[in-house]
Amino acid sequence: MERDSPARPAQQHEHNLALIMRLVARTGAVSRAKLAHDSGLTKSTVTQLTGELVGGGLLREIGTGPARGPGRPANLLVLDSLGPVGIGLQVGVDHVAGYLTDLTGKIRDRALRRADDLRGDPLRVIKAAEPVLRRLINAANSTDNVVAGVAVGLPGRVRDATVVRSTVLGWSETNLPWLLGDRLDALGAGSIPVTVHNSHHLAAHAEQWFTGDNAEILVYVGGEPVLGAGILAGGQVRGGARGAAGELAHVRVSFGDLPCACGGVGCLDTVAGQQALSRASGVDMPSRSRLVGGDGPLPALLESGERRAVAAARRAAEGLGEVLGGLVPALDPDVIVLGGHFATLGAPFLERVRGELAQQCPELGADMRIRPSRLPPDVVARAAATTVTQHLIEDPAVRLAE
Amino acid sequence: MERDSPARPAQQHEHNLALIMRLVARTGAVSRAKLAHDSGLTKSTVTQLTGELVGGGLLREIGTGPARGPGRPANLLVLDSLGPVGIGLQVGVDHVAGYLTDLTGKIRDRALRRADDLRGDPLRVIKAAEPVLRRLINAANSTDNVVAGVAVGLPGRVRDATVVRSTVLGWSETNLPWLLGDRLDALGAGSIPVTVHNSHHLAAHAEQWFTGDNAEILVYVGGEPVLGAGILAGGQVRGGARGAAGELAHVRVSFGDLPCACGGVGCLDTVAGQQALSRASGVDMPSRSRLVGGDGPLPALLESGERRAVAAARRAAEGLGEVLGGLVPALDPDVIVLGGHFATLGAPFLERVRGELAQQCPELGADMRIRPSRLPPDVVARAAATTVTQHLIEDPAVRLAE
DNA sequence: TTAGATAGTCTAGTAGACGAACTAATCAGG
DNA sequence: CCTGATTAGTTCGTCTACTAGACTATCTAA
Repeated sequence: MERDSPARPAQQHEHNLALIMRLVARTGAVSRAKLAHDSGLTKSTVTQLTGELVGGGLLREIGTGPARGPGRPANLLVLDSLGPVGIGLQVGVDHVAGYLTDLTGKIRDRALRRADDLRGDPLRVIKAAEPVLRRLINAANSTDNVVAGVAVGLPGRVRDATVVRSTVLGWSETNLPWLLGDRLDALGAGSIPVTVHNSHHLAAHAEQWFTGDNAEILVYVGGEPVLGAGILAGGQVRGGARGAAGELAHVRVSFGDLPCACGGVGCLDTVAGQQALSRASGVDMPSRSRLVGGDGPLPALLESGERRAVAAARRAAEGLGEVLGGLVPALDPDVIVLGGHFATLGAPFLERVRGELAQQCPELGADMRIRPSRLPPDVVARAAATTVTQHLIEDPAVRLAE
Repeated sequence: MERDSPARPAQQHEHNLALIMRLVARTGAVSRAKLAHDSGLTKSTVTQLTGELVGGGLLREIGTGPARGPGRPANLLVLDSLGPVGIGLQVGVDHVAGYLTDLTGKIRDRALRRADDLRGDPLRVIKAAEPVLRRLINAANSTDNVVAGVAVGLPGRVRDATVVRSTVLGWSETNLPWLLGDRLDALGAGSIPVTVHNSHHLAAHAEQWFTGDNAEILVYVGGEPVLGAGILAGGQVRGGARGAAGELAHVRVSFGDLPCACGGVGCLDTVAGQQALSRASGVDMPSRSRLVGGDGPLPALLESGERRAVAAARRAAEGLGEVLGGLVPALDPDVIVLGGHFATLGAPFLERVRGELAQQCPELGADMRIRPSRLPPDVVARAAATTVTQHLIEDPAVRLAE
């Protein structure tokens, strides 16, 4: 509930609707009786609330479950897979990936559009997104699911979920929701709300949502297309004053000596970035993203112990460890998740990061939980779609009002 | 309201009581009519709510204000300065400072107890705190203010507001509320709830509370007795998984070459810590804290341009800038506040920190708001006391229930 | 003195949660 | 197959706390 607005019976009701939705999302198929017990509400109130949610197409009754023990068997409730769905788009330099997920979190459809180079005019992205959107909207229509929203993840700064600044894409002050909303209208999808998010921030949320990692403070570091991070504190991404939180690419590394595209020298990106790593290990630089081009030859080279690759990975781990060494004492996170290309570099890479971290801050670093992300490279699209459905779960009242 | 608990009429009521308290705290003397307008509640509800709060000794009517314009003059309400008060203690290596503040935020009394060395046995601190507590409790009694709680700020890790680990004081797993609660009982003060907090975290809150800096993300870096930080995100300090968030003292600085007490080499504390700075500038090392010993000779030396002092300060600024350079891109704060001894080093010091920061991260660092703290060295005690009264304002219902 | 304006109280009405009594459906035992 | 025990879910009357609008109170200005 809004802190500075008055609480009325209606707000009370909204809170309890959301509480029921969250419990069903967490528990899966569940009876009203259990909901009453878990929520602390009475059976009669739960009957009332679930009635509204079922009527609003957010919950569904799936009949009586198998009776174990005496007593009337329960009428189980689940999140309605026929209810509203969310579309998520992941915009990269060379691709647009899309996910369609329903309330239960199930992936209903996926789509991928490759492209040579989407930088420059935002209309290129809009154009590449069009077939993806068309397919996902058709998929939603074919099962009569209403699309509740479209969320976009992209490499760039986002403020107020609208204004954008992206060095990677070469955009600034781009009102993507406006542009995309127009196109959605043109596709005959009606007026669907569009939001925009930073991809690393979404990837951080993904680690929480899709792996059940209930860390109070979670630091995600990913690498595609540029190195960046998302910090989750209290279950929320902290985007920063300018939406720039997590931009670790250009933090200086003590032993860094290479010039960076940003004009500086020795940025973390020149040591641990995907391109830098490829170049340093003598691999033909794949200009393609991991999503489009696969994991590349680096993991195999590392596995085989190829010398230049190992040295490059070591350097990257030390750089990453050094930067994390400055971050860990400040934030004291529960866990650090390494995603993007870092997740493909294997256990020795992780151990070296941990080693460097332990050297930087022995107390906290030594037993810090550091784990690779096990989520696929297009997880940002899935996370974006999930922001839409998650919002329905957290605030079901707005949907019931239609 | 708790996210996972049901909303009942009682919660609704609690929310609205808190809303009224916050508005009065923000606005000062205010009429019921204006409260109704500002809160969005109706006049009748405000009458009901303020009635309870006045009856519970949290608000007080101060008669009709000067009538400007036609109409019945307003009966103004204020936070009740005769209501519950909070006691805050600031525990340092060589002192215990105490503040007594009332609901309005007014400082009702202060006390300071110097000591040679409070490290080691926690009972030393308890003993040093006793005269301070006695005086503050007497001050509260003399005006019939009830002491609603005692909050303690100390250099160390705090979890769940109870367990403590402090390298500075040489404590570990100390249940200070338990020890102090006993002593309060012995002082005849009855059973007063005691909480414990990290001093840097409190200092960060102080910058928000006492200067009205409504930053979404605020980074406070202080230096006494050890260098440390507090990070405010969304109006709350994020304490970290182990309560260790903000422990920047032992982050490595690239050019650091001195051994540190922690066993490492080149920690920020060896470059920018209070003792390191004194030693490097050739000043007789004051083992006394700034609170007990004053600002020391360093500011004057810097002012006069003394060479070693200037060089030492420059080194400190560069170290601080380097560490902040790793933090700023991760957090994208609205403002960085430099407190403790950093606040005494003058504008050139600040500018050098900014310069280093701008070099580390040109985009964000160049126009980052960096300001010195203007709060006194015993502000941690005041902030601790304020946590008590702030809690009364944020959750008045518990007090009304008595 | 009176009209107009603003402050605050009073009373009836309403939304929504609670609680107890009730219906529903199943198991276990005779 | 009936009966009592057990659990699921609904109905209906009660209670809390906010709303709305009438009403009272107290001021200024004409």
